[in-house]
Amino acid sequence: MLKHSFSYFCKQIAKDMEQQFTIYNTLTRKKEVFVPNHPPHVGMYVCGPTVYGDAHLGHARPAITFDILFRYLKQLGYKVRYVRNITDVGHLEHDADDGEDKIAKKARLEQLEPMEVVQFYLLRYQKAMELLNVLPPSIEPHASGHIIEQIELVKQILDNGFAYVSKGSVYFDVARYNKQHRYGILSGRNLDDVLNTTRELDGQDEKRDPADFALWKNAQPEHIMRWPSPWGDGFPGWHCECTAMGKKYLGESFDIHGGGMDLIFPHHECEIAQSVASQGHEMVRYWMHNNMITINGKKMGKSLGNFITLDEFFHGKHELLTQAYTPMTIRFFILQAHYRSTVDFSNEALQAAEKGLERLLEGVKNLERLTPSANTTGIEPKGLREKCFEAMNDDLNTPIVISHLFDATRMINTVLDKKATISAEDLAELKAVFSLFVFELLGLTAEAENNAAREEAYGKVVDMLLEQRMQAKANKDWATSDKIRDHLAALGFEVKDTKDGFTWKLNK
RNA sequence: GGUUCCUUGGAUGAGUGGCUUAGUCAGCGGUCUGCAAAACCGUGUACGGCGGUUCGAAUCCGCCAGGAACCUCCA
Repeated sequence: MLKHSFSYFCKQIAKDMEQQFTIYNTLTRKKEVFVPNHPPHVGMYVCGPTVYGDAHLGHARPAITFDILFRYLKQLGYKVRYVRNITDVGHLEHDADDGEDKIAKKARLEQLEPMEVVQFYLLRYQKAMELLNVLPPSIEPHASGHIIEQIELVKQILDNGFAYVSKGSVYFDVARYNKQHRYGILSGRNLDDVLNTTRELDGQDEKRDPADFALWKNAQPEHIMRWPSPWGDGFPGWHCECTAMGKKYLGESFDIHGGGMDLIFPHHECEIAQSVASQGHEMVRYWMHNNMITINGKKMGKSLGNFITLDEFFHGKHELLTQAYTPMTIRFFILQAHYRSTVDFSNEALQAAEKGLERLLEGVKNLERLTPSANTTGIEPKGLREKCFEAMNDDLNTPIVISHLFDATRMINTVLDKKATISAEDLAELKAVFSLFVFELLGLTAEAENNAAREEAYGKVVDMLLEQRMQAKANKDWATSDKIRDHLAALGFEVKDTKDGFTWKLNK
């Protein structure tokens, strides 16, 4: 009896634990209960895009993943400051030392001001995010707008002895840092491995050690993006912006830092090193990383050139696409997999997501058509809210949330078929849970119909009516013929008979 | 070569020691329907291979096979 009670007790504890919000921390490689630094405030920082090209499906993943986190934290009652940066300087091609700035390169190729490139692609990115119903972050800081803060960061690291100046550039002294701290704590690398596997690259002569990374880069005379600094004209290293802007807007220690898994090394590893070297301690408490979207099993990305842009998805304009997919289909597709799993793109998978979403949204519509009965029979709608929260609390398990919503959809349809009944109370709860999870937390929207497709379909209906009128005329059924024409005319359609058929237009 | 992971039914994709069936798409059978569609009901006996731990493993450990990400910019 005692034993039974004890195990029951343990199970209760375990159950209570499940009710807390847990997230997977890349730093500890474990799910941890989320406890904010300064409740009710939560600070989260997510690596945003480098705006030199159109966003592709891969970019939608972190945006949607952390949008869910943002929405959920707010739902839990936190006041969230969500910072997602815009990288518009400092992100080099090829390697961190000798490559060309991505923005500057695009500007040179297209004969534009760098800021023209930034503005153009930033607006397109924001438009795509809006279509995906990704909420705008609290702050979207530009790296180029925070040069002073980045210079300050570099100065602090220099003052603390973890960096050195070389030919107008400043490099982080990884070996020196690694004596006191651990470089590789996030990615699981140790410095010897990094040294053995770092490629021999051009421009390494400025560095004492191949593993060192640039904090500030000296600008060659032809460089157009340049700022004055204590070390001469130049521009900041890529890793600086996140450390500098994270600190500026979220403080020396903040709760969550997110981004794609491919950023763990070197980007986030370097951020940690910069934080520790500048302020003596880590800045971030929970590191969260979304997995990649793959295509034929390989990561979809710029380097492989195997990406499909979001615009191409929305319009079906890509050789690999058999049709267009709405933004909500894309969102639903991504949410049907857990954010830490890879998800493989295919038309089949997207079509399955499209149908599934349709089914779910149809369920939501049907919810409004239900009439409550005296009591609930034949279905078990109780506990849906708890189950959905439990799934969200388990490291944002959206696929499980969705499966619960599908279970509820089946109940709705069963009641609609009059094979079960639902009480007013249960119906109200069901509506509340659907509204909360489908729309507010998962951020799905009942799709605005594609206008062009709709117009075309409506036009064909008019054609069909006029074909019938032709048939009636052929039969000398003038009553039917005139009826069709008069009704169309009343709706604003001007119908003209021609020698061998008809034309019509809508007078507005 | 190093680091970190993954391998689940026709497709996709949850699940980390028993309670449990994930869910979605496709298929098949049925109910309903003038026909169809939708919906609902039923149906698949899946966990890469081999060995080990255990009363019990898809779930833990080892080995093998295959694959991925990162180690250069990538979400």
